[in-house]
Amino acid sequence: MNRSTPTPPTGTDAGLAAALRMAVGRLARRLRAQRPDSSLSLGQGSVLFALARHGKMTPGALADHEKVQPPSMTRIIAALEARGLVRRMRHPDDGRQQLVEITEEGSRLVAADQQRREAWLTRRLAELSQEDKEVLRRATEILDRLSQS
Amino acid sequence: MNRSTPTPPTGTDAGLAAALRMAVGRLARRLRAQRPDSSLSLGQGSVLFALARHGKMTPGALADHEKVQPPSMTRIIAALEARGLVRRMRHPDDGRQQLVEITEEGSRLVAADQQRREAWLTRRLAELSQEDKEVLRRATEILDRLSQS
DNA sequence: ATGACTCATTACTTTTGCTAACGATGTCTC
DNA sequence: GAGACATCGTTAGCAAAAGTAATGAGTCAT
Repeated sequence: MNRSTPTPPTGTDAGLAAALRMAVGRLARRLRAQRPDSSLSLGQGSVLFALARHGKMTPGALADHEKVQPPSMTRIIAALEARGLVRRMRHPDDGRQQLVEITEEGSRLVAADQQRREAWLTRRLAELSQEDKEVLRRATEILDRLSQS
Repeated sequence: MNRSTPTPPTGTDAGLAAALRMAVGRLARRLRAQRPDSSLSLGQGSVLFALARHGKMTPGALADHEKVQPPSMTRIIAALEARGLVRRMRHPDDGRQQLVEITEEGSRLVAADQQRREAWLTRRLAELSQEDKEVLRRATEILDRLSQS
């Protein structure tokens, strides 16, 4: 029953919450450590990826999407813009807002960096059974839902 | 308010890796924000919980277990010790090492704090279907395995 | 007994997020 | 239309958490 891995009692919602929280924290740290120097931070990558997927978005929408406060998003966008990966435009209808758009170079980086950035995790995933990966695929959706709620 | 759910293409290992990485990052941020002031940090809680489960451990083993560098673990242990939740002992066989042990008060806090600490996540989990929770239960184990490998 | 290695710690830096306050723009009411 | 109010993004200042490099104490093989 008890492996070397920490396996809290997941029988109750609270127990599952404890175990999940720790697992998520550890994996987040691990992923951060795995990040190559030349690459983007977790937050930057997440935003760039969102832009690649969803097209233009306002900073506010991005902040909402990423569950960070607007000032944090300002910083992330500024970093991306400084590297030429993202471009700002005035919102056509509302002068207060802006639209952030991924640049050509940003798109290339997303594509090229994808493999490098997720290399470690991808390798790990490749070692899993098809069944385990299916569990993670479904869990990812659930986790996203949790974060949004 | 919430736009389209961020659902990267999870068909490939790399796509799943990207989606999982972002989901984990977001949830980690969300959990961090949800933490009450009077309580332990994520790292502290995780360490205390590990000690409650595994008994005495050396700082190095804890750092390894938590995927943190030794100095970070030193800080976490110091914080826990300052609050009387943890006690240090000399290693019987090796003077370089120490053994960290949870105190009575630490154990009490683990038990009492558990519910408060995971309150938000527990609430969210309670809203999920039994099937979703089962997915997360299995995913938690897989995530732990990933972090360790 | 000494030189290399290991473990934990200290000192310093980096990363990353937060809150509060501000300026610019839009909206609403009279 | 003009002034009050709200909204959006930014700036400024701060705090938490983790990383790297260097230090000190202890162990072990030769």
